Amino acid sequence: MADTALRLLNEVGLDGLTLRRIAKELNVQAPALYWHFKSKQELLDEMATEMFRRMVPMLALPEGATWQEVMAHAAHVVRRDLLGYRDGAKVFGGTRFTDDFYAGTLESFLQVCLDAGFTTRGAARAWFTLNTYTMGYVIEEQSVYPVPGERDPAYDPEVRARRLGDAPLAIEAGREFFEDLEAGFDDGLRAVIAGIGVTLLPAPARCE
Amino acid sequence: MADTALRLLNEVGLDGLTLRRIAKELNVQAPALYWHFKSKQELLDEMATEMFRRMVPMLALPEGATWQEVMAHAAHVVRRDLLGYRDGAKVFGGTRFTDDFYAGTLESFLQVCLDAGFTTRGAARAWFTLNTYTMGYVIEEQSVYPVPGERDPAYDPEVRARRLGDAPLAIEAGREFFEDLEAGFDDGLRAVIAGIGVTLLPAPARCE
DNA sequence: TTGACAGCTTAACGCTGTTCAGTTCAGGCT
DNA sequence: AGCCTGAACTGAACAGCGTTAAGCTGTCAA
Repeated sequence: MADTALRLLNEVGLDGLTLRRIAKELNVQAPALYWHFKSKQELLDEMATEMFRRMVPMLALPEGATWQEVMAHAAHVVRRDLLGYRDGAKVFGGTRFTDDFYAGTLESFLQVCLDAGFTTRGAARAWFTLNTYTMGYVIEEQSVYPVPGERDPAYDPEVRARRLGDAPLAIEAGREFFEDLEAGFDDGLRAVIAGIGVTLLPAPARCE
Repeated sequence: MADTALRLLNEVGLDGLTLRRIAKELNVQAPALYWHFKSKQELLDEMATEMFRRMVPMLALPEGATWQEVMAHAAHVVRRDLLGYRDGAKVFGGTRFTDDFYAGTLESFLQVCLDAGFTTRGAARAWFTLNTYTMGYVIEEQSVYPVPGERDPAYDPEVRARRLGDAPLAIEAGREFFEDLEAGFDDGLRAVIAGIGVTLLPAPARCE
């Protein structure tokens, strides 16, 4: 049922995802959905949970990887999977999970950090910072490309350049922003991970 | 008019912000709003623009500040101002500006970076990464505290701890996440800025 | 005085999430 | 066989949403 809603999301987008449309997909009348969920928000929560549930297997840590590789891998998986759903980041962002299956994944991520020399606090901050960056990036990304491959005309760099007029750096930066979002993500991610190493990893562990 | 809507936003939240409610506030009937905006989305865009417009004066660079200070200052201003509106980050995120007044601000931010030794590309990536992190963080933050000072009960660390059961690190991390969001932001921000210095600033400039 | 136009109202449309009372149907109990 | 229970669903309805269309009012210029 959350599965059906997720499939439908890719066809119609978040705006088009109405209860009646979902019900139709299930050959059912709209009020029937209220037998399974007490509100649309609860259905959206369940959808977000299902999204994450599908990510978990891919988050499995490559044995013997460094903490940097683990973090980079996790961020890449999250971004790729969020991009796999229309408005994925909006659905995901700020929604609470209805389930606790993720505890194990979080636990082993944190354990990797501890083994690498992080404090518990540092590990927690690292996870949060990493996810925060990834989600923020994908939200921006999906508002530029609401449906993969089709850029919202409002973000066309040339149009933007004409509007901005006398601000050469800002114009050039705009091209940089919207041209290669994949590379942009990697650059930012590299910075975030490096920064985590510098500021959240205690010095002794850094110098081994 | 966007002013009125912004004031109202703090009273009723994004869900409660209907055209009829806004119209009432202006002692006017709902369709009258369509004389000024061609859709509700356009009004929301204008609201986001107005939010940013109000930030700009505060973004003015302290003369003689290092690029790290400039970035930290900018991020703090953006976060504080977004938190100043209920659902501020949701309104702001992924909305396009209706105006180009921000070009100047962006231009001088980039210039500071160039003066510090960044490439144009590096400066652009730095700005994007910084803002992406800040927005992602505040979205998460406002979903924990939908109205400032009142935590959504679903995020209570003790409730969470009970649900999570046998995952001590994850439980401890949860406390870390939701307890002091101010400090959490600063920790992440420090990491992001440090990382920008390490990966986006060419080596020669780093060693001066 | 006339006309244009900005700014608004009133009425209505189709759609939304949601509620409620009633229906259908399978399975276990006596 | 008859009865009850509970799960799953239907049909009708409700208040409220964004939005459109047509028409009214006042102000200012020619």
